[in-house]
Amino acid sequence: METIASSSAFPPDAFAKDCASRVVLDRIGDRWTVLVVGALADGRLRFSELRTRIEGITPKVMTQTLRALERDGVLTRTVYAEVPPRVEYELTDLGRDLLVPIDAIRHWAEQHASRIVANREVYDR
Amino acid sequence: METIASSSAFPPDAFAKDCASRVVLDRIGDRWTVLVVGALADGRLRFSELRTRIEGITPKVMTQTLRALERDGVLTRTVYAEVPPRVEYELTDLGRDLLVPIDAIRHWAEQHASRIVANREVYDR
DNA sequence: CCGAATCCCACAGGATACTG
DNA sequence: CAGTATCCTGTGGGATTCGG
Repeated sequence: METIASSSAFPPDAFAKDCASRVVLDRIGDRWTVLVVGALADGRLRFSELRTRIEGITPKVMTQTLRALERDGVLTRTVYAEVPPRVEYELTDLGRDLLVPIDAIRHWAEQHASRIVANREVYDR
Repeated sequence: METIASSSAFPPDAFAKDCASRVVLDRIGDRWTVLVVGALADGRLRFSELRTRIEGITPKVMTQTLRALERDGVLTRTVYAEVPPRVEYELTDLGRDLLVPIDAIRHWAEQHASRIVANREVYDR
């Protein structure tokens, strides 16, 4: 009953090794995707606006993350031929769809952070 | 629900660099947490049962992931003094709570995997 | 202002073998 | 059965500098 690469007859199964959904989980499972997508929740933002909202991210990693998400079709990158240059990023329909579970994760993290930190201190004894 | 890093007047903010919720996102953002927690959705499982459900994970990484989640208070580890040994893992209340957003992520991944793979192929041209 | 280009490295995590 | 114990590699991601 195992599925290989999600042939159309079987439902995709992230527990299966070669299922395509694994690569999607890998993308969400990087340090910044959740924050970048979350930051774009309210609408399009410029590169520098994203950087100020997301504290601690370096420009290089910012670019990497944005390119990866653009590649996946989660957001669009629009360059305006102006001086000084302006580049705006905006979620696609797919991206806004992703926003729902991602917001859920972020809210969960924010709500339970203190409890988890406390749990760790107890455990480390 | 109060946060630790920020004063109680402010809501926890995952976008802020030093907010505790960052560490929680870091934990979710590893390759296996989503799958391990998801696998325990239906109840307690033994080490070997987890390994067969989650294809591709090595015993060492399995142990690492389980210990980290135990430390966070997401699951419990119960050792039975038997021969052969038996160890069972079960979600805590916190873990079952985490299950909700995690399931959402996994379902999203499974639903949109094929589309994202297609997007990538288009982009890589 | 928006990145591209380099350099660098800690460390997650894979492979393999062994043990109480 | 349920893990350790080693060894090793890829790469995510940080710091810094440069360019259009």
